[in-house]
Amino acid sequence: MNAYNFIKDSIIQGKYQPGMRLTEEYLAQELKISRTPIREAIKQLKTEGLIIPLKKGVSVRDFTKEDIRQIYDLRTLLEGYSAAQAAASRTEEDLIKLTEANLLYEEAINQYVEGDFDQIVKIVEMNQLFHDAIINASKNQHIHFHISRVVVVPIVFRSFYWYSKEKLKRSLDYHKIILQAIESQDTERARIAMHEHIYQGRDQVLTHLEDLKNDVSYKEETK
Amino acid sequence: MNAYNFIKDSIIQGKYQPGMRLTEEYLAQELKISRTPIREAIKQLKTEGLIIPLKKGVSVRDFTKEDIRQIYDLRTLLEGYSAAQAAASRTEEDLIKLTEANLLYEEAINQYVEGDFDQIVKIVEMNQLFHDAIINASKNQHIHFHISRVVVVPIVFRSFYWYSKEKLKRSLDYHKIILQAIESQDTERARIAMHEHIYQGRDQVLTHLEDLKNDVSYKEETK
DNA sequence: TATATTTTTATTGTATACAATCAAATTGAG
DNA sequence: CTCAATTTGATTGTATACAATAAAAATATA
Repeated sequence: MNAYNFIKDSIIQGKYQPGMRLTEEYLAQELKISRTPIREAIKQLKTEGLIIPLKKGVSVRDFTKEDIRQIYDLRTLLEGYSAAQAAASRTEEDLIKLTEANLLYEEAINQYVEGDFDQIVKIVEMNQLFHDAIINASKNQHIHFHISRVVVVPIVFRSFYWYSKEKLKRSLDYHKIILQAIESQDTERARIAMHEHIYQGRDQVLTHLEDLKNDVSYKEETK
Repeated sequence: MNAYNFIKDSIIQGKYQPGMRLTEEYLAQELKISRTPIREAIKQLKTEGLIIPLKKGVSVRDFTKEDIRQIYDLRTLLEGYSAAQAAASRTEEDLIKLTEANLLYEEAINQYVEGDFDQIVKIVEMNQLFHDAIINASKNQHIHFHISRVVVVPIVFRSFYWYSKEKLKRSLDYHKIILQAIESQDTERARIAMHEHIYQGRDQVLTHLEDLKNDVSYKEETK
């Protein structure tokens, strides 16, 4: 794994906590490589908005409640559009891929027992696979670029910890509704179902944001 | 001016033509600096999608007609949303800034005589100032990040060459309609006017894309 | 003691050397 | 002559040394 992916994953999974200062030297030692590749990774993460520049060094971005709201508003807009376009332009092959992705998502949810970190990683991955398949079916390559930058937010990943199995199943139900709408080429149904699906995700994050910020592992490493 | 801005401007203004291969060595000599800062700039431009990686080196991205369509669809979506939000949340201060920006745009257009490169740069700048003021009034910081990546496309810049004074004035008229809608907090009027404004820009680009690709200066440098 | 000034230290910015890798040219075998 | 193997050359990837700069600490001055 390269420096960029290592640092990014560490941020997303919460190993490097929001507000934590990162220096090139520190990361170089951590990965046992020189500063050069570290600097590149930092530059990229800065461009993506996952870390923010300090006077010297950078710090892991801390997303506020307002940030979450704004990001989810955007995500709703983009993914809603994406779902509508997918409904309009989907091929038979797209449908097969969407169905497959959703089956994998279902499987991952069924195998989940509360607190299993690796399985959460899997669920997040499979969820993303489904959303990516929709973007793909929408036939707009550029939208993928933007959604991926809206979605990759540490708090979103960590929010999956707080999902009950029931809530995960409801999320799966929405995937099925969206898939159905795309299959029957009902663009507005697809858009609205996606809107609702994303907003339910947002509510989940907002509800547990306080819990997240009071999380022990969170506080200990940032002070 | 740093390496990043130099290369970016060169691409946007057409000095480095679509498809042109860029090597670190070449750019280092061009800017009379070492490869290190060049590498950073390239990484960033790659992340932004303005250049695409080759097996060795990179090349300036060539946007197809389909790219333009997709990008403008996205831009319409984002800026339409932005205008609607601005209409909902604008303050008196926002209105003052919007009015000022539009006056500067009007001024720049009035002073324009066909083919004046520096004045085109000015017009593009002032146009952007107005659009930025809307995003600002929308109170969603994150949307700026995305729109700036949708808008910064070399062809958009170069398309201004083909604007007649008449078309520029029509563009200004739309700014005024949008401003009026934002002032009277008419969210849907603001959104629709922005949609129309952006799509007229798209049509302008698409109409002259062929001319652009047949441009002498374009062909000579890319072969 | 409080504040301005200097010195020290930590950290990033840049240049450069060398290693790794990929593409093109060259050579050799059938 | 054609195609595969090898060599050569161009280019990027990485490490590292040193310069520039900003923050922190120490010192001096009121």
